[in-house]
Amino acid sequence: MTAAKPSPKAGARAGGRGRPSKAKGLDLKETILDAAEGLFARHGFHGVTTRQVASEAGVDTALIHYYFGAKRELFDAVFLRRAEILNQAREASMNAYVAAHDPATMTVEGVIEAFIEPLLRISQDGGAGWKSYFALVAQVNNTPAWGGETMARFFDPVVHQLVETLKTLRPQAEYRDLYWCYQFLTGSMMLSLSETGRIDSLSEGECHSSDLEAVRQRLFSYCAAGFEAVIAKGGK
Amino acid sequence: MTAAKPSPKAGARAGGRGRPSKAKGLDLKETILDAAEGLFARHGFHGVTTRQVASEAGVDTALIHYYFGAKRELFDAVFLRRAEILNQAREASMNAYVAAHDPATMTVEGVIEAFIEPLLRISQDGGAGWKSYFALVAQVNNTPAWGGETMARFFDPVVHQLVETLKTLRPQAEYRDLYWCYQFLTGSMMLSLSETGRIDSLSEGECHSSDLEAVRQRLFSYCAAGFEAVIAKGGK
DNA sequence: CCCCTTTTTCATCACTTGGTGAAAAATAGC
DNA sequence: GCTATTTTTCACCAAGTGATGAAAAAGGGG
Repeated sequence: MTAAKPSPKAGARAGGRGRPSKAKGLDLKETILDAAEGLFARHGFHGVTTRQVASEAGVDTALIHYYFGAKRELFDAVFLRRAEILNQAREASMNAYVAAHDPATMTVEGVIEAFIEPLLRISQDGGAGWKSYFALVAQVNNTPAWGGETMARFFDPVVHQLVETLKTLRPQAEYRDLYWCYQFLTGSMMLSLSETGRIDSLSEGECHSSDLEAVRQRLFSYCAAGFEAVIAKGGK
Repeated sequence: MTAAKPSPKAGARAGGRGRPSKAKGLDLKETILDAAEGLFARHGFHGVTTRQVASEAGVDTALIHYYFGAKRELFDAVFLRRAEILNQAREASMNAYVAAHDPATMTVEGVIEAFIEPLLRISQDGGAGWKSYFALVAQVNNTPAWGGETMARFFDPVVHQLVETLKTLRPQAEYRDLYWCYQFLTGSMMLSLSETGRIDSLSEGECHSSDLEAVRQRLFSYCAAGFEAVIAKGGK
């Protein structure tokens, strides 16, 4: 059991006497996270070695442990880095939708769009790092061993916000139905965001998994119609 | 490069002079596949060692290589074993639906049910092995590195059958829309079949991911309504 | 320039990995 | 029992694994 973490003190960054200055180290820290993110997204946690990460980042293996400790802690750091940004964007989007509409003009599709749209936008405008990140989340989402726990830890609050908003919009809906529909939604959404290329070969070039605009044009109405159908059918 | 595979001749099973008899070896082969299936499903390809598989199956490590060759070949054998059964069941189900209805009484929901229902039934009645298998497929489905290629190799034909059937049922629908809707459907379906337990904690006990009856009661109408909405919206 | 701290590199450890070749055991026809 | 074949075990390898401790380099403050 390692008593004291060998990583550097949180406050101090670089240079002498504990004063932050050039923050050169931080650049490397981000470089390592970027490299790890891309590799973990492609090959999963166990499919990547710390040496691969170090090589990709152009640093020594030991530096990874210096900054992040064990390999699993590196993975958590990768996962955490963008999770907070993501949650804030989604929360803001849903709050904005609720604020911009009075209850009468709110629609299920509008709420769902407010829930999903931030992810599509970030994936389209955020660069390769975000693409990798979404692929990583999709993989974790389907990992029985520790996926459920990890997803819950990072993403439960915003999901509850979605469910509660839908519940106020459709008071007669059962929570059971809303949770199941959310599961269907998240399965579709994460598979689309992970851009596996499967639809490209399946459709023989008719569709491209990188075409998130096509996803946007279909996923919102698809999910909304699904929700309404399940709610309408009710308990039975 | 290993010129000749060290695995046993396909025809010969056990005992002397190349005559099959007790087929004791086959039992072990299945035992190894079962062990590998469960472990791969939980931890992924790279998260499992051949020694773990051997230990779980109660055999020597070398025996795995004797029967299956390299680790990756073992994985493919695991994947292939049930894929064929699955495809036959789904094909039969869809053919039966088409045969039992004239075009006027066929519905999108009926076709989708014929496509999904066999998986739900097999998962419910097939035992732990099938549960593991579905979790494994879900994981592969979200694996960018070789997931798309693997899924295409094993499952493309039956998907094309679904798309073509829907196309005859809704001739005005664009193939683009059908393929995207299929992607949404498969994301929902695979996540539900993998039973990650996430919905259990998310819903605070209201739903259980093992409750495939609940999935059955909602997924068909959810997807059918989604399809109809996307088709109705058409190209724009 | 000296001192103190942080960052980076180097060499290495203890252990695990997938995989193999040869010996041993089992199996069955004669 | 003998022989030919298949199945199973055993000992082992070369390469790679995550991780570490100590030395070296870099970076200010005085």
